[in-house]
Amino acid sequence: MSELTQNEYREQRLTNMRALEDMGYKPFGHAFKRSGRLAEIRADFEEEKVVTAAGRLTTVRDMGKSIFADIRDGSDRFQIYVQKKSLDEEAFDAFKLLDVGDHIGVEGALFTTRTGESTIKISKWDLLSKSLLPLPEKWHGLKDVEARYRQRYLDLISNPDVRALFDKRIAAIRETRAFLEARGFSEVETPMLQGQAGGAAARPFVTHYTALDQEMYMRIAPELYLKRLLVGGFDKVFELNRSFRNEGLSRTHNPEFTMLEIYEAYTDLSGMKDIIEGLITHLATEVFGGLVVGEGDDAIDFNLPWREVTYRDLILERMGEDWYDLSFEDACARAEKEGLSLDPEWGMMMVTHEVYEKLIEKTLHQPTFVTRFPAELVPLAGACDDDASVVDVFELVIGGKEVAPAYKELNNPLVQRERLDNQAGEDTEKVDTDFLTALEHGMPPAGGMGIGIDRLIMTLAGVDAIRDVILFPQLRQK
RNA sequence: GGGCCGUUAGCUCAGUAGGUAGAGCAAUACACUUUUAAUGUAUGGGUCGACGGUUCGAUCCCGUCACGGCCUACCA
Repeated sequence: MSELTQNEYREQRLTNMRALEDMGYKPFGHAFKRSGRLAEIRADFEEEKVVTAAGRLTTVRDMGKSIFADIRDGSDRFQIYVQKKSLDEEAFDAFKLLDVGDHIGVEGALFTTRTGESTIKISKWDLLSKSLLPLPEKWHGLKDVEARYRQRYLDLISNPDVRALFDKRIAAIRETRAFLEARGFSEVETPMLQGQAGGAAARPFVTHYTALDQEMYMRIAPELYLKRLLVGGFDKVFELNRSFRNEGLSRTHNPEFTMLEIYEAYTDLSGMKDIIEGLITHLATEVFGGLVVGEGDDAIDFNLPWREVTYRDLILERMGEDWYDLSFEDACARAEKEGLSLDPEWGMMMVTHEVYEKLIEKTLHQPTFVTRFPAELVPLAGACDDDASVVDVFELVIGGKEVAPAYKELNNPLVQRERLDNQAGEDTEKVDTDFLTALEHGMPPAGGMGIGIDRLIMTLAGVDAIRDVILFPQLRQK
């Protein structure tokens, strides 16, 4: 894909480029002072006003002595009119040597055509940059999925919907930062390159740091560093940035993905709930056009309140009121009857969790807070006050996908040490002992939450492939 | 990692029950001074993903590989 295609198109464009060079144009020229971006020129339209504008030539309608063409910049498309008698003869002839895709700067008077379109009637133009390769077809755009991801620049040029979706992603991230900053949270940056990859249970990417001659890991979550900051006195912090997990690629998984983690001291789950409800309804309203996303049975309704249900109740609802009274064998039999294939290593808790993940989670289409998970599943969360076997957490599930898990954070260093030791097993080097030391200095009680930003944007935008919300998704190297 | 499917002109797509391929857009040339996917006439453009095999002959059948898509697995 990176090889320069030698073909008639490129040859022709090189020929045109050299002809323009011979006439004194610089094919990879120079800056050009424009009156404003095209959207601004449109907004400030006045008949007869002389403006300068720059953009990429996208279509040309040549009628001999009269040419209409469109230029496009990052803000808008604008029609230009090139009339033989309105500019130097040489400049008119040179214009005919341009190819679709070239960047040009123009100067001319604004007017309205008889069909009512705002247009610049040009008196001068200059070549700003030559395009040597043709753009994808103007009518059907670029459809080839692989090309769209590998050559996203072409996708962005030829598919306006794609550009619009990324503009929404950009706006959503900007609004997220503004929302949190308005509530007194500080955005921080913690290490992506870590000595131990903690805070989640994924396989990390491993790299080698030459100067220290040490193995390092790309972070799988920022959690343990953000908690250190809680210890250090930052009592309202968030981080909105990339994490990396060395797992498979799928419709909903990219190895590097954007995660928002939020921690607030002296609060609990209700504080996290307020934030996520406020944030998501804000984004839906301000960026994605309303509190109901999608149509028909697929529509997601973000109007509050959202359903709240315990993990246990969901299990009972799906598997029968007697589920937790069954013998292990009977439970397995019932799960297998529902089509699950069970790992013989599993105990009751894992079988139950398989039921949740395979049979229940995907059915939770409307926003749902699932609460009170088994403690063993969530080693970094604190227990519920009334029942130590479950942790005080919620997982916000939307469209069948886990979008935001929130915890009452575990701040008991003794319990935390035990849980991490148990999880690491033999491999004691995997335990982040400095994190445990930090906890021993006293971490305030806190609520914390992680939000998969890519998935949240997918949900709000109604798209089902994570690759459609990541500008350059991971693909195998060719 | 496993299963199924795909890869044809710059782009979007047809097609060949095995005899080396077509359309639209794009390109080139000519005409045309208010077009909007401009129009009209003419012309050029292909290692049919790569490599092997079968065959007189392979883009088509078979195998291997590459890349992609969907499903699946790993991802508290």
